Amino acid sequence: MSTPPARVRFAPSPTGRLHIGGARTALYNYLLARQTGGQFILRFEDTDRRRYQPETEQEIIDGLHWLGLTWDEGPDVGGPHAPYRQSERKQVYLDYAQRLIDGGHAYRCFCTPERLDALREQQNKEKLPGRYDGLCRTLAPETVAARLAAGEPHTIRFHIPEEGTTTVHDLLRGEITFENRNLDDYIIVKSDGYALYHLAVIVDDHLMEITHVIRTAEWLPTFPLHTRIYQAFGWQQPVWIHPSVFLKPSGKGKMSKRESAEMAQEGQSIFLTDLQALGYLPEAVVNWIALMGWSYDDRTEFFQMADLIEKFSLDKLNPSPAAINFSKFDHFNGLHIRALDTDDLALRLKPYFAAAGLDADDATLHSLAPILQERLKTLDEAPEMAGFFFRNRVSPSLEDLVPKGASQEQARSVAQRALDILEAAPGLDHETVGIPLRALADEMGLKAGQVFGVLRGAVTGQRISPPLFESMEIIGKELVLERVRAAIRILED
RNA sequence: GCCCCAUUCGUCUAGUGGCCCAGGACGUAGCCCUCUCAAGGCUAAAACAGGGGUUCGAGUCCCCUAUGGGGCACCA
Repeated sequence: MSTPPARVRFAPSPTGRLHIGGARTALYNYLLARQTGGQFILRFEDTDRRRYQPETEQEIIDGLHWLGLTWDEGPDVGGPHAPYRQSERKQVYLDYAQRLIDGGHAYRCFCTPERLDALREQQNKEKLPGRYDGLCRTLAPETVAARLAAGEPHTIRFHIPEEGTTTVHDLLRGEITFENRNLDDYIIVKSDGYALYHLAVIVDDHLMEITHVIRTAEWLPTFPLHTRIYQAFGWQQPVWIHPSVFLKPSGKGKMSKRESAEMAQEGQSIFLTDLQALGYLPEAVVNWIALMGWSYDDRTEFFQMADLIEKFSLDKLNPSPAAINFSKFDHFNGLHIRALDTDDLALRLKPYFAAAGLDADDATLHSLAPILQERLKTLDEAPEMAGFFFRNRVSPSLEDLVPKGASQEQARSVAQRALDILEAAPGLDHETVGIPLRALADEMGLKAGQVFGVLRGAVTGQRISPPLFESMEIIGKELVLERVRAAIRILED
């Protein structure tokens, strides 16, 4: 496809942590930029100084980097349209607001918050739609000048005609027409002099030559305002694309703060930094969120970033809301763990062992990676599954050592005779010790699984473990024998 | 309450008027493989919200209803 280069942006407001919803929006924008050879821009929409949380800026940057996204222009890397932080562009918006006033598209409003609250309350009581009543719209120019000179606080409102309709166009949804009487004279500059999103986003997108805006459907209600502002300036609109929002797993509504907290209790989260700690691969996150709202065909589901850049297409975006499905996420994580080079897996596993207080050496980690690879659902499971490789001793309980259907005395006898076999054998592989151990099982009237079970408990201290012989080889003969002897002592009690 | 959007298996989705008694994936159940646990293979149950049109023919187009979602701030 020979699409012209797209200039797109991800424009989060640093008022909260980066979650999968924002990440997906960023991803789609990024994919479009990379696919078309265009530019991806990061811009912070931080005009709300009350809700501003400076630390979330870094979290957003780190989270996007973790996913593998890079940008060509942004607050941290600069660019030809700097600054990329809206709080530093205050005067730009003011200048453009003045242009709207001069053109008759906007006006100064001296109504106090108290008056507006009262108005809203009144309208509420009368079951009328809550809208500005237009009091300041018709103020005489001299009056405005006088109140301005007196330093009276005021906002700037964008004027929407009372009559007629406003039609907007979204790539996924086609034309949407709104009755102007259902629209409001929105405030575009606050009394503190900062622009609101509605003005800032349009001025910036225009100045930064944005060609496509991919943002979630929560912006649909103010879409006509945005289109009207473009028209008032006489600017060409970008291509608008509004994918739907993510719904919580039950499908009932958006994720709330409280529910996010509850989710964390169950080892799940929608926040990127949490997902990293929980042992999810960024590759899996990307694959998972890409497919909530976009699809390629009727069977391909496994995607690496490079595939997505190649295959992504706007017309396969889905306009309906998607419920978050964590079990599918786990599935993708497993697939991507298995797709890793074992060296890479070993490298990525190391911090999780460290976090569990285990000093995992590289050599062991490397031999371990292949047998862990097909068992891990998340990386953070590794210490629990394979911690016994990095401990000097293990402490199996009696239940771990005595397999189902066997007595403690049988288990002790198995352990003793297995010890003899292990001591005599030249190696620890399936050939050299597996065959004699199976023979032992036959001789004692036990199943091979029961014999292996005794050894598994002795060597790993667990009832469930990676394959026994591979594990023993990694642990080494000396330590294996030591652990079997320790098990015999436990079984003798 | 008002405005807007959406509606295919429990969930994510394929489907752009005949190829669909609706395909894939996750999850679930069963079987196979197997030293436990996984991974893998096979099989099964499981959906076009309802009603009207348009058409020779509708999951696909239109209308209504219902349901779900989003929005109604000097937040973004």
